[in-house]
Amino acid sequence: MKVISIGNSSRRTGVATSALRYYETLGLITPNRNAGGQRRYPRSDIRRISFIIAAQRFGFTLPRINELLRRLPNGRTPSKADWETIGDLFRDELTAKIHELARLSDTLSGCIGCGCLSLTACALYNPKDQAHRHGPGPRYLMGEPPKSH
Amino acid sequence: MKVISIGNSSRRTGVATSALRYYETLGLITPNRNAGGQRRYPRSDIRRISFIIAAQRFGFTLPRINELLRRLPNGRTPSKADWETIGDLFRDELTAKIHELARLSDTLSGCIGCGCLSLTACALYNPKDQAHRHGPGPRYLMGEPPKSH
DNA sequence: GTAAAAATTCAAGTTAACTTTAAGTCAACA
DNA sequence: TGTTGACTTAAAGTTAACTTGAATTTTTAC
Repeated sequence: MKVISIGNSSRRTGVATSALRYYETLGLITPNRNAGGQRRYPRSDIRRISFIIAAQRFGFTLPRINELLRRLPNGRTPSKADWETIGDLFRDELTAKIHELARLSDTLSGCIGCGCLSLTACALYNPKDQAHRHGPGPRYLMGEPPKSH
Repeated sequence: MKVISIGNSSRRTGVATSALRYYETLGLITPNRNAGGQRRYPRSDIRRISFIIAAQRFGFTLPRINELLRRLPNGRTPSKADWETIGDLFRDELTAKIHELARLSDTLSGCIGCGCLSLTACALYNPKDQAHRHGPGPRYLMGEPPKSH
């Protein structure tokens, strides 16, 4: 059993068949067809689909996920190293997101070191180090300067 | 300047006035009104809004964010400890999401320790420890057992 | 005091990411 | 060989999260 029908692909990934067809219209997956015109998914497509739902749960859009997946080789079944490259990109982007939000939070709340959202984001990124380190960088770019509270 | 107009709130947070009104219909924020019926946002609402956009960027829905925000005190301006409680919930849920996805990935790809998505998710959660530790737990719950690749 | 800028509500329109429906075709098995 | 279930396309419908537009009122600046 080397290729998989759309129904079985749906059952394995938990993604509805209608969603799999929709992903295909966006170019996220491009399954083969059998003699009767039915979709046949190679094993590597199952992994693509699980990557799609993973990235989606962290707020990545389908067009952005598509860009990430374009890094995978055409034709050839992706190797471990191929997936690691994508994984690195994914992780880097998520990390950047966390840092951007920590900075945004500092900026918007007009407050550094008060333990609110900034601390949350930094603790998420580096859960081992919850000590109150306050490095250099912009303190507030908009809004009012922090007051005591 | 203790309370802030909708236009200034929008400029400070980067969230459109139409979005702020929409959040209000969902109960995410409940600004006061002045004598003429215009919205006046207290300082603590600016922080609520920045929390909303932060959580959204990680794929949280507005109803879910609303549930988190309901933990903040009514009437009283939220304290540092209040925000820390919410921050902990936020971080815990994100961590749970990462773990669930790592498990889902292991399950769906029918593969553990191959360095693909599972490693990505775990590395994100604990970037300092990228060593290949493979703890106990379910190996595959659906799909086919892993093959050598 | 007046004009412009900013606010108000309500309803309808938009976009992403799908799902549903309709009308059929293909595949598996008794 | 029939019939049931899984599949096909194409088009229209749905939901979340907003945005836009219209008509009106309030606030700000001179």
